[in-house]
Amino acid sequence: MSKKNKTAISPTRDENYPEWYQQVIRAADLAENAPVRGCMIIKPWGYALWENMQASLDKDFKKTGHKNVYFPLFIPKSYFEKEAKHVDGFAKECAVVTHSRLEASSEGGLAPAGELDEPLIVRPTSETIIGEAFARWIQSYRDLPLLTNQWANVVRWEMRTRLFLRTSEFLWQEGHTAHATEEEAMAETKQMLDIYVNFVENMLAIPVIPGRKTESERFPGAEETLTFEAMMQDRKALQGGTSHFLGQKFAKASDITFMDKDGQEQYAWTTSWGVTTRMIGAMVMVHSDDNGLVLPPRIAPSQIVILPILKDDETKEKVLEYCESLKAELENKAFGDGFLNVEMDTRDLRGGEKLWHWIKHGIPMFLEIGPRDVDSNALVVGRRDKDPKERGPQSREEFLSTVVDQLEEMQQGLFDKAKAFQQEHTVRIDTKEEFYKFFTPKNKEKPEIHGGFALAHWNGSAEVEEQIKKDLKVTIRVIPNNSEAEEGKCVITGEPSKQRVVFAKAY
RNA sequence: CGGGGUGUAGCUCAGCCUGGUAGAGCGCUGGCUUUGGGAGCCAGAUGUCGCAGGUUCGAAUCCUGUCGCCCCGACCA
Repeated sequence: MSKKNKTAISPTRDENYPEWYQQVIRAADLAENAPVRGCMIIKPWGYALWENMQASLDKDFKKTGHKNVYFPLFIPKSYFEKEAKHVDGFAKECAVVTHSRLEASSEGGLAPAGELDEPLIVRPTSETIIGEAFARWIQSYRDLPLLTNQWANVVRWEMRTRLFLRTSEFLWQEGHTAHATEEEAMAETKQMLDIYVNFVENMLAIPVIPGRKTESERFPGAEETLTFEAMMQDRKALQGGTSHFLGQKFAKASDITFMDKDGQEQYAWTTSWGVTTRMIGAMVMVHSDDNGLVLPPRIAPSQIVILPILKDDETKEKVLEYCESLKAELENKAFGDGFLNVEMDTRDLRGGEKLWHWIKHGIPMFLEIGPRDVDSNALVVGRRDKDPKERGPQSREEFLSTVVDQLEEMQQGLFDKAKAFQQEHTVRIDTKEEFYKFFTPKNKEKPEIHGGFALAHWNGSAEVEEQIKKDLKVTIRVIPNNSEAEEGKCVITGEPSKQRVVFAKAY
């Protein structure tokens, strides 16, 4: 029974990162593939994470004056055709509804019937249909700014899908706002990015690099796309969310106009911004280890699980009683915006099996309590951010007085660890040779984990972006906000550049 | 849509080449023994072998067609 080197998840991250990711999700019961191609079934433990994300972000949105709305799933094709670049960007991945009923077919079974006059597009995003409403709602500068958000599902018919990271249907929020001036709309775009970055760093403990996208990576139809990028444990980049300054493009497409103070009719300035269930995938890939999911305490559905050790009928009752009272005390402790959530697992399973179940589910803290602990008024505490072997006894009193601090320390620890990893694999590169070497695996047949973020100078041309994408599958992930002005030479062409940008392979 | 692969128990797969009517491991159910690091033994349940034709006395196995899925490319939160 040598479990010393055995990991709960196989393969390990080093052996096969993509497969490891799938196995972590499966072992943690977050989600599974649905019978419908490219779609997922989100299971209770996974959906609870999404609910916690929703609750946190929704509060931030409301605090900054946004109101929730709901628009239809279906968008008339004619609406969608209004903005040319938008069409270019999304047309290839739209699901289209063309019929309104089913009839018995001659081959048996059912066949679509009742063809619609105008096909309906299942929304890949809602700019166009919300624009139509904004045009009616907005008449005067007094109607501005108009600040809305909706929680919804969208469909983008993807070729290749992976649970949470890319699915044909996914859940998200999309904010849509309209403003009287360019400055105000730009300020909104930036504010929402700040809210996202703050959320992701503080709640999900994922360090990110905020900035803006290059023209080729922008949202179809946007004038500016702000974004934040995070580094996964395979050193690839994952775009977390985006905030778009749409200029007056969509206002012109949907005819969103208003009368300004001087009685002049003007086009409004609009923004849109969103984050998706992809955040769950990011969290899995940033924090989890070879024993399964690791959840930051603030976003975990429950922070603590109590595992009573029920040896015999004699002691069973007193152990359970002790655990119940401990649970009640813990649930009275303030944590985050509410109170601690505590699970109690009294299933009739062997202790080891039960413990590993919760380790794989990523619960931040687990308490093993048996008759010995009850007698000494103590408990055995284990933390998910440490080796399972390291767990040890604490007195009940000591534990209760430090538990919240311990969880906060864990939250911060996960962030610090991820930040250190990101910094360790972020390098400044100044020659083309070094750049190509950085992004080329040693073993081409079975690429090892390699590369990372390269901070390099860029001449600003789309040709260079295309070349490195073709040669190395590397893209410019973000032009960082905090990157200091620095004279340099484009790492590919040698042409002058004023700032370093982040190059990486991406999800 | 191009190239490759695959479909057998809830899951992972063997069996196919060389036809004889279905297997393993895991999981599940029950019993006994265990229990502070993923238990052991025993007993059980579970399948129109993706679908439709064909060859044959007989097809999971051979042939034809068809559908689904997976991997690699182009596209993407």
